[in-house]
Amino acid sequence: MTQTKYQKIADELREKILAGDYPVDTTIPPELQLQKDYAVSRHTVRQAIALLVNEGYLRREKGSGTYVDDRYKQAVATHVEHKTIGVITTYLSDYIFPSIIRGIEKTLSTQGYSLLLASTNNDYQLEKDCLQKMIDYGVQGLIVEPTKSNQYNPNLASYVQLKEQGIPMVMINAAYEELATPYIRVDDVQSGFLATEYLIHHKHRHLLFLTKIDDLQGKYRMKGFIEACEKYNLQFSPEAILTYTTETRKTVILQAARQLKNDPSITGIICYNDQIANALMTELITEGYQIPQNLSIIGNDDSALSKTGIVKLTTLSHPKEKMGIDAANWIIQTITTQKPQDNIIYEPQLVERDSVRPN
Amino acid sequence: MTQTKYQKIADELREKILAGDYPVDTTIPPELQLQKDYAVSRHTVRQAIALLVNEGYLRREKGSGTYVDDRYKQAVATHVEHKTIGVITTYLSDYIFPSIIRGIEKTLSTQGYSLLLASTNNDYQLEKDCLQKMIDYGVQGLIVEPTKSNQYNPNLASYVQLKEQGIPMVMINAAYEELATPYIRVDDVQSGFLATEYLIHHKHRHLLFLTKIDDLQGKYRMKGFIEACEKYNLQFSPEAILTYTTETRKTVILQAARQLKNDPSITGIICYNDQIANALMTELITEGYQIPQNLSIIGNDDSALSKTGIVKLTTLSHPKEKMGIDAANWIIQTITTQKPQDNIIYEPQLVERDSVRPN
DNA sequence: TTCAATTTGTTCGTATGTATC
DNA sequence: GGATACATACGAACAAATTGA
Repeated sequence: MTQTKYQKIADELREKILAGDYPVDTTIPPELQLQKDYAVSRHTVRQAIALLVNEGYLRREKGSGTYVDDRYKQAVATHVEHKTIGVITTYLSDYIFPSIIRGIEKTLSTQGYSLLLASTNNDYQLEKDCLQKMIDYGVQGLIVEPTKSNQYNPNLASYVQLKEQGIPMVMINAAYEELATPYIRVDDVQSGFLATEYLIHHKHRHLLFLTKIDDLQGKYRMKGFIEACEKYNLQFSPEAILTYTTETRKTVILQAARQLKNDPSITGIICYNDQIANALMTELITEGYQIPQNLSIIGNDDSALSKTGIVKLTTLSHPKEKMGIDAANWIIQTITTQKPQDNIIYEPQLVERDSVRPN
Repeated sequence: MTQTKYQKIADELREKILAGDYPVDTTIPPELQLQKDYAVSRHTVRQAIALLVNEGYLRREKGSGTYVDDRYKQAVATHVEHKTIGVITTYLSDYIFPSIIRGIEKTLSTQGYSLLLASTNNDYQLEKDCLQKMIDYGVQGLIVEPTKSNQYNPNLASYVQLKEQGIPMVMINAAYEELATPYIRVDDVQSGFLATEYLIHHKHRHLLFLTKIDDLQGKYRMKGFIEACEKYNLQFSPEAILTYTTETRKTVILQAARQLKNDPSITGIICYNDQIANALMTELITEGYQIPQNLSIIGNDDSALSKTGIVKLTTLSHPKEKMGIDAANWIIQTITTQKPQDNIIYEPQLVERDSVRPN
């Protein structure tokens, strides 16, 4: 109601343009004419036109006239909010990641979102680059699998920047303990516990625990191992826990084989995941061990790898695709409601196959 | 040199803002002051300010003053060309696709490009949506695995639009014959030929060929099958070729089993790919067939599936990750040189495993 | 709370310059 | 060249919002 004259004139002209009264690339009446039509000063007419020029409806040509333009369409087009979610994982094509990504993609695309994908190869520098790219891009949300979650992460600044810009983020599989970020993950303490308990129930008293220590999953699974040992009054020596990192995952296999030779009383091995379990099993079989007859192995994540080896691995479940679906829905919900959803923790289940000697 | 007064004033003010003389969120001198400073009319001052407001350097507040703003930075930021490549595949997490995508992602990210990912689930409508999203997004290039490449594609209009907008595109695995688009693919005629020839060399005279017919790979592989039969003077009945589509891939297994019962002379089966070969093999083994003792099967694509079954599949090689790397480099090269690169055709090789009876 | 000074916003009027057709 | 149309520039008045005494 408190409309000014020039706004009113601009509105009327805009209406006429949109209605098609003034087609694109034709002139509108000259300033003098409009001045008379609306009974205002020339300056007012010019202000109205300036507004429409700015909005992209008109284009002035000195000496010629004021033409109808359609730049406003472009302006609208580029202003369309690209509904894009960034996804950063450590790896892409290996192991359980394709399933997770599939779940994310499926869910996002049915809700009209796009997926911007990057992987860090478990390398800090790459993680930083990925994050920066995502921020620059203007993604509406981020799903991140943290790189080396158990080590001090030099990219915390980038994560803080995300938070400050109000870009929702959820972490999957693990979460940096230094940051209070929402997460969606498996209860890894429980999975370590269940694996250990299962072996104990299968009469194993001397165990070897092989875990990755640069991410939190490995640390939590180890915690579960220790809890189970305590509950069942199992004593274990420091040598019973072998740790490795992304960089040393190849040598740890030989280390484990040596440890088995040194201590023949060991009859059960709990592995960080199916990948290392599979690699270890292959090595041990070539060295003459019989699995599960004289050695039991248990993996984790119920990946395709647990079914490909010579002996099918007993392992623990991982939601995989469901985790992807949940993560995508979490982000979409958080974007639409503007408040972070609850964390999700999955309880792992034992998947019995052939790598543990039956009772 | 033909600078107007208001432009000159605007330039000076902009300089001072950029130099830090007027920090962000502080006021610049009021109009009256500037009027005196520059010895011009208020109107001229206002024009200069209007210009800078438009550019995002200033922000006016009625009754308060004109403040320095930094919206111009955003304008620059959103104008940064996001180097993004769109990737559309039929499937994401299955089969050989994770490896292809990994190759693409790895290559793109080292060259500073981002990857926008979508999958069509081999569905036209989804393909259309994906394409439109990519176009709207303003990707710099596209890598597409065509959906149902052997059928008339209702989305050709979208592909033509891409071409008109000068967005480089390369197709992988197959290419729509109606469109003269560049492609990177395996020589599928040759792979069909090699598979057939291999069985013939292994004394198989009665063959069954099981192929997917909604994409071109299936058609080409069938062509290779026919060529091999002709070369070695093998007669085959129309029943020797069983075709299926994405929708009928489950029933075709039973169809093939029936066909084997009807014609016990068949001793060799050539499958479209490892996926169908694996499914068929599992079914036939449960029905009592012995592979390779009384039945030989050959797959295609050298996927992980060829190594997971009870019997390891003899198959044909597929570049997978290398295809992804090549596709990414193709697109980057085409973007930088502004002219489409050459097509790439890979020659498949036989990968001998255990599913064909040795001579 | 009120009020006056300050500052930007709107609108009028007028004159001259310059590009296009 | 002349008519037309937009561009620049000056001057003046009042309105509306903000700020601080």
